[in-house]
Amino acid sequence: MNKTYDHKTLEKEIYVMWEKSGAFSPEGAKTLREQNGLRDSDNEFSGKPFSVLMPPPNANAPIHCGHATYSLQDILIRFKRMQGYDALYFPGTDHAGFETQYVYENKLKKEGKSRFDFDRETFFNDVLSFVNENSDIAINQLKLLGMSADWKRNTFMLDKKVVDTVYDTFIKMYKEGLIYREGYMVNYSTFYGTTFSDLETEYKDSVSPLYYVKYAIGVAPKKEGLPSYMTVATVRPETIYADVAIAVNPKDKRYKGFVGKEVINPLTNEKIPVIEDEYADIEFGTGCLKITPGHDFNDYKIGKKHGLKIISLISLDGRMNENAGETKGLFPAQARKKVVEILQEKGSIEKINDNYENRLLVDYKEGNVIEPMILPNWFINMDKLLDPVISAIEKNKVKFNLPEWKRDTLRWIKEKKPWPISRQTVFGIRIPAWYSVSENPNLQVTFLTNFKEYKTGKVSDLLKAGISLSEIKSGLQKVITTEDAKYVIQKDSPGDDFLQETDTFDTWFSSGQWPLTTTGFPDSGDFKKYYPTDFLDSGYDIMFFWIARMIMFGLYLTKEIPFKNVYFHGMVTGKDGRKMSKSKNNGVNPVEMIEKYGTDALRMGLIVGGNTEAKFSPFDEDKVRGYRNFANKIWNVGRFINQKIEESNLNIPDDLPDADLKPEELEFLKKLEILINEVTKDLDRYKFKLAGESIYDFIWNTLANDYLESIKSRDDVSAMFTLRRAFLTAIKLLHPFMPFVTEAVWQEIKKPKGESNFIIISKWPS
RNA sequence: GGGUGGUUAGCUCAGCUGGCUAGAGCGUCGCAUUGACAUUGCGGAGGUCAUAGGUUCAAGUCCUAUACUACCCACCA
Repeated sequence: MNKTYDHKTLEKEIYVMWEKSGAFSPEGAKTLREQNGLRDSDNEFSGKPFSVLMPPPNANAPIHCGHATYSLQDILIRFKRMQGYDALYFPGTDHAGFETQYVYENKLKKEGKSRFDFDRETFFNDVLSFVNENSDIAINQLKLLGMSADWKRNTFMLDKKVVDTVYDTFIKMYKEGLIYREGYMVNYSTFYGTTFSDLETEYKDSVSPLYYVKYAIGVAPKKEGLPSYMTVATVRPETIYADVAIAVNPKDKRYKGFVGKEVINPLTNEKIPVIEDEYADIEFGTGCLKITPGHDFNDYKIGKKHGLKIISLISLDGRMNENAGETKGLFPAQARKKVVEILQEKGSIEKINDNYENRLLVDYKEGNVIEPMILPNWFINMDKLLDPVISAIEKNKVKFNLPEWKRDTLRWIKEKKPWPISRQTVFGIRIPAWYSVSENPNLQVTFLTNFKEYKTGKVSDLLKAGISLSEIKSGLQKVITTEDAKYVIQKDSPGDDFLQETDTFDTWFSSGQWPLTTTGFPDSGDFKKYYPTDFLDSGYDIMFFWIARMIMFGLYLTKEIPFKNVYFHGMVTGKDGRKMSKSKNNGVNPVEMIEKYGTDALRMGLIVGGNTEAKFSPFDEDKVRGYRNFANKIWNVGRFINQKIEESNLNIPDDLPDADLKPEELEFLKKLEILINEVTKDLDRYKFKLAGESIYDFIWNTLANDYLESIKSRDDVSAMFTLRRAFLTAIKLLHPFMPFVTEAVWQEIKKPKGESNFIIISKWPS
């Protein structure tokens, strides 16, 4: 044995050894136990299933510190495997539709290309092969982390079994009337050409000019002395083209005489009504609010309430459309300038406040502006689907590790918002809806002609112009439908006359069914044995996106909650307690930490050094270094035992009766027994940190500093017997936390009969 | 505006069902040893547990309020 523990070589060798041994699958572990003479009949947990789902990381990206918390899942799996359970850790990776497409498009950009140069099928396949080329990145790094997942059971989010299940679920929901299609105001990013969910948008502080625009009164009010116009404050004058009303608060005495009258839209010269609505804030601006239902969420609500017309100004490519008068074809920012010029010429601008602080709606990803727009979208009516979820959570059928998680989850679910599930990305699972071209002559298609020309237009016009449907189909990029389009829902094309919906599913629609697809719903052996799973660990930031929806799908399709326990780990932050980010320069790359200190040290640093159960868990490299030293300590205790036995030529018996042991040895073993109970109990209630701390303290202080030091000069059998027994037991307890060094030492020490050759499948002490 | 967490040693944090003479790692100071391990050992300094009330035989732990701080949700035309 080397003087110091060499994590760099040994960790790699050991992982390969485990994989070869088959220990990661329950079947392989069973065989291995038998080969090692461990009888399952001795074990109360033998044959019982215990399963954990791995939250799928993106297939094509390196892991970050958040993924390193997967160690928790591995700790539990290793613990249960040693206890004798058929422990199964289901791994998988996500296609991460939007993220992946984004990365790939950036790559194209460097080559001077964009996704608009390709028909969607070609583009999809290009992205897919890009993913395939890189798909091992995440998996290999998870292996570096020591994950004892059964990789032969790996699932990829675009595997046929996943897509089939996703389609089956969608069709079932459709048949049961849970799916509907509706024009809906969505967060549309003209930059990405896709919609974002409410959860994927945020507000960004900004300073924008606030324009005070005068709207002339159409019919003069009866009272004398009233002004001949109303003034409205707005940061988006370009949307005046789509104004359909002016709202004032019913309590606002200033405008009593105006309600019910009409004003002139200063850009379109059309007459629009003055209405009353509580939403208009008397205090803000002039108290007059322009209502633009086509491009503002609140205005949309007010418009619906008052039965107002909805006018769209912006087309999907982000340019102003034919309703936008003189600004047609411009981007909104350009249109704003032009509109301001026009209004100034007309004398319609009363004043401009250049230092107005407002907040812009932007996407969470790059912070680009989001346009609220009306688009036909696919929805799930969540009303009835969420009732069983609420009741299951309220009745504690699924347990959360902390009560506040339960409260937060419930609060969100109870809003029961409809779920818009269509996304305008290419890389994803395409919605199985089909539009008949002959029945929907107004379908707008975008495609590449046989001569690779980018073309867009009404399908009926195109056909009349002599373009064949097959040409459209083979070059198809996008189908935009009207709200009343007729469609058929089924897996395969109903016939030559049909075009498939080009929208894809929200990734959470497929990952929400992850517990079903990984285990092989509805009839595989794994599904029958391992579903519902036992433990689900996740970051709390995706509890709405993911956890709530998995419970929903589980209850809907199987009447069972897909997991018995939900464990939310806190966010791993920099040592300064702030979210890791490049700009703050407080990020940590787990792979670098592994190189430097070893996987064992990293795992301990995160799980025991930090606290995964708190909302935030600061990552401290000093702690990782401390645990690297601990690994070395363990290695050297093993070395000591080996050397001592060899030097003194001792023949250590497999067992010794208590009567042959000295009182201090019995006392020491008594402490060990207490430790076993404590650790087992703590792991069973997911107190990973407490368990890890106890083992650390026992090995370093009680075992090494106290007991080992006290027997250093002795070379009798009972002292060494006791030390070896305690040490082997202690490293078994530690194995789930620090799998590599414990296995490495285990391999080096001569063990008593009845112990297996691998610590990974050794029997958990009791 | 609504909500949630945090506030304990210089730093990062434990302290789970009240029993604490308040702990750990790192840092710091002193000493020792090349003897399994310098990725070491021994020893020391360092805290009125944010503040103010309350419950209790007993409060870091439970309750109330306040302050500071972080985050989440909603949202300002």
